Amino acid sequence: MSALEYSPYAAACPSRQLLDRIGDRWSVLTIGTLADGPARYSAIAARVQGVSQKMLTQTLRALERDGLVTRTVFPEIPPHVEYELTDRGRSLREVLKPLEDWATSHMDDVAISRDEYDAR
Amino acid sequence: MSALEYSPYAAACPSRQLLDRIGDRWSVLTIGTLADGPARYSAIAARVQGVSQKMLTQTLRALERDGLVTRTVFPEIPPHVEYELTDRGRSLREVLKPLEDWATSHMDDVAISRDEYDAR
DNA sequence: CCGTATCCCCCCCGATACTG
DNA sequence: CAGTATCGGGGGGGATACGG
Repeated sequence: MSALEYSPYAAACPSRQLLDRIGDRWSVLTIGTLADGPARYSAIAARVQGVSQKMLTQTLRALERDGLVTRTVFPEIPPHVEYELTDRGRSLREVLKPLEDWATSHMDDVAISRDEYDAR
Repeated sequence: MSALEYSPYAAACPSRQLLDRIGDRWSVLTIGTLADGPARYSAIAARVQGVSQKMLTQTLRALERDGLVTRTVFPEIPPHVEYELTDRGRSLREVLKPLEDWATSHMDDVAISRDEYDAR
């Protein structure tokens, strides 16, 4: 399968795995947090409300594995770890941001639609 | 909470629920399929490979509930049902398409990064 | 401070069978 | 053709405890 033929509509296509990663709620919010610049683990955790330690670590590892985020450890005590978007991560953020904006700007209308639907 | 204050980073914010909906793999692929125009249930199922009957129906109902998709039943035998994006659905598709394109165009690089990471 | 390890519950989702 | 209903397995993810 050549690069031009990647199609997330195909079940076995690796690009679908990528869509899954992107679709993960914590990934989107984590990348969004890092959009403002490098951040420490605890700072990310504070921003992304509701994420558990386990899930945040898991998400960061996955993003690092995909080359979207770098992890820098400062050999200090207490430990100091910083995460930062790579160029690739920033390019992804550029397409994710409009999505985030869409969600916040259409939330009211969607809520109304839901109420109407449920009233039927 | 006013519209301007919606933030998906807040755990209880409804916009996060919307992000979850958007993040769902089947939602993205279903909306993508309908981007070409109205389609019948069976046509969508054929395009979105690997989706089960249950999940497709569930996804379409959710999209309809959110006012992103319309469902039109033609009273014929055998039954004929068409799904179509609403204006809102099309506006969402506009921000989803770049995401889909990003996934296919960066898949090769991501795959390489994963191999390198796993080799460590 | 930044994790890893373990347990365990919930619920998502696929498989299957049935219907208008 | 386009669903609905039901059952059951698997894994995502929370809670907790512990380590460097």
